[in-house]
Amino acid sequence: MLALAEAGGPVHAEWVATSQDIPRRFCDNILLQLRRAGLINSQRGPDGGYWLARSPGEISLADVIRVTEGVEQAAKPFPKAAAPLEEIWARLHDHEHTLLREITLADIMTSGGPPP
Amino acid sequence: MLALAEAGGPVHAEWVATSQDIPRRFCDNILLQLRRAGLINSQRGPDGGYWLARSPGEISLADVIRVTEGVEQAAKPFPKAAAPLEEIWARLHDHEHTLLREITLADIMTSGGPPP
DNA sequence: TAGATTCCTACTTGTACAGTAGGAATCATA
DNA sequence: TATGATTCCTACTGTACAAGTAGGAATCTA
Repeated sequence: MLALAEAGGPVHAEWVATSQDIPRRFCDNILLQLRRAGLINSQRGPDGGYWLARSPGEISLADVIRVTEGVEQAAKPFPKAAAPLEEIWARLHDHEHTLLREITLADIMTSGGPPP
Repeated sequence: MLALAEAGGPVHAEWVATSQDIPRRFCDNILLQLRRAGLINSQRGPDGGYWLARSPGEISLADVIRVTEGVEQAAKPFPKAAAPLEEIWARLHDHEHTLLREITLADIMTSGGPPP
């Protein structure tokens, strides 16, 4: 989602939507969530737009993903009798999270210049 | 699910259901899936029941999980523009799968004796 | 003031998963 | 061979969550 918000400077939701090939209205909602999470900043009115709150190298994939997941799904209680699985599950998610925290937006930025 | 099927010998679906605290009918369906996947064997009629097709040490968690996931979800095409993410996602699932393949049922068996 | 843009809230829809249900097939035993 | 216990098959329901839609208010530049 953010993948193209690192276009350098401020861009309109309209541009993000078309560049990502998703509906305009839908894009609005996502950008709104990201702003509430503090990952991006915004400015209203003409000449408004969105831009990253921190530099691409300081935003990890974990940061972005956490926005979607409602507080890590509140760690739902295991279905009993599966106690030994709980530890394994924890290990998996631990490693996953560690990896996602190491990778920043800068790592996956390739190209795609922004418009005026 | 199988976690208690390693009760040693053949057991009834009824016993599995109560021991796992899930509805009887629901348990039936799961056991049926597992049998179709070749993970367990079964025998009808009185004195029938279910038992593991291989020894607990030869059944990995990956085997069990694969039964649920419909052919790895058919590798749905990525939403475009997210190409760089594809590699990362692959790495994650690779590691996850590797870990799950190393862990067998024998590793997480603890206790819980079967009935006559 | 006017137009452009973000912002908020709520609604609709599609889909996958958990669970339900009815009965047929099969087998041991008597 | 009849009986009852058990697995087996197919289909349905219900529910939670993500994807997407929608209307209009708030805010800013010019």
